[in-house]
Amino acid sequence: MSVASVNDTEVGEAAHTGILFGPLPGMLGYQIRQAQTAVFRDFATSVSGLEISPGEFSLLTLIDVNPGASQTQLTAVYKVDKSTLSLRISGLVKRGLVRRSRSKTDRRYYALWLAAPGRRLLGKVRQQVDRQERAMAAALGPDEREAMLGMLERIVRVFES
Amino acid sequence: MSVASVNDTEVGEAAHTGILFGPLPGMLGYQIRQAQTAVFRDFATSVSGLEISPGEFSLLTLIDVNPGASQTQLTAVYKVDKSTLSLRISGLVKRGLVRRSRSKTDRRYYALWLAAPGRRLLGKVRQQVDRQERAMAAALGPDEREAMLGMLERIVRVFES
DNA sequence: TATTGTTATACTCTATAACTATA
DNA sequence: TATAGTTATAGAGTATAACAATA
Repeated sequence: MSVASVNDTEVGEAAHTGILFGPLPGMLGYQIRQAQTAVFRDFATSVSGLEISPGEFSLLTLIDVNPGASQTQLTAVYKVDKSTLSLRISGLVKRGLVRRSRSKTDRRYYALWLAAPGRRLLGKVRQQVDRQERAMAAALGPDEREAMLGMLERIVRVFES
Repeated sequence: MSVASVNDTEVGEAAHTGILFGPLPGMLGYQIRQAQTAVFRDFATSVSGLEISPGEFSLLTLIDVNPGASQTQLTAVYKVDKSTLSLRISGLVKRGLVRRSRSKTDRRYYALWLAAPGRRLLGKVRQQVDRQERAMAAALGPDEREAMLGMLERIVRVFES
């Protein structure tokens, strides 16, 4: 498909119900959304019972890799408002997954760490995420997988300005 | 990157704050989510003032392409609960963007159409979406863009079973 | 009985604004 | 004054369950 044809009113594939998708399947934005929804749905079923969301998995991973980091530092990477992050972290602390203590040098800061149950949970979830990643990798092959990671990063960068 | 390395604890790139991303940047699920967030954010700013969400754009497009379709038919494609779709459609009807009337042959059904203001709005939003698609296409080039659409569709299919 | 659609309700995730405490 | 974090509140988007109307 040429770039120009993005503007055409193409007829998308019909579902088995006879409903047409119109131009949506030819749009990257739409297909990215569909893929993201599929990945989240699979995540939810594969970790059902572990009581964890994709966002919480990211958060636990970031705290694991950055022990001692503060909430404000995390918002630079996990892009939500500090009030939202406060609620998320409070939830993880209440569940015994994360521990925090005020910094000795500047008592405004918290320092965050994974508690042992958090590390255990992260390990279990990581297994499921790795399984999910392998399933996608098998559908693409190593070269396409690597190419796709690069393309997704470039797309993010398109809108950073 | 090999498929096996998905399991490694790779060190992700550091943000300009010194925070590490850990294994996240090497995960398709994570990068798909990042791209989706970036696309939605750009959508929101580019159509700000038009009071429309990405989901409403999809819905208006589907109604445009399938005039006369019922709400139940739409849920086969726009995958939300019928109660959720009822609320969404009610909102579009109240805003004068969509019209509905009971089917003559089976009065349980609604038949949905775009009202004139809905068609006008969809046209404006479509211009912005096309601009967004061209921006992404420019960052990829025609071949990669087409390849990416195919890969995204395959990823959705991985989880359909 | 089954299907279409609505409503009441609740849950999750989010941001804004006002706040406390520390610096 | 400025920064780190919390809380109150509100809005968007979602699903479940009970329901009314129609078949």
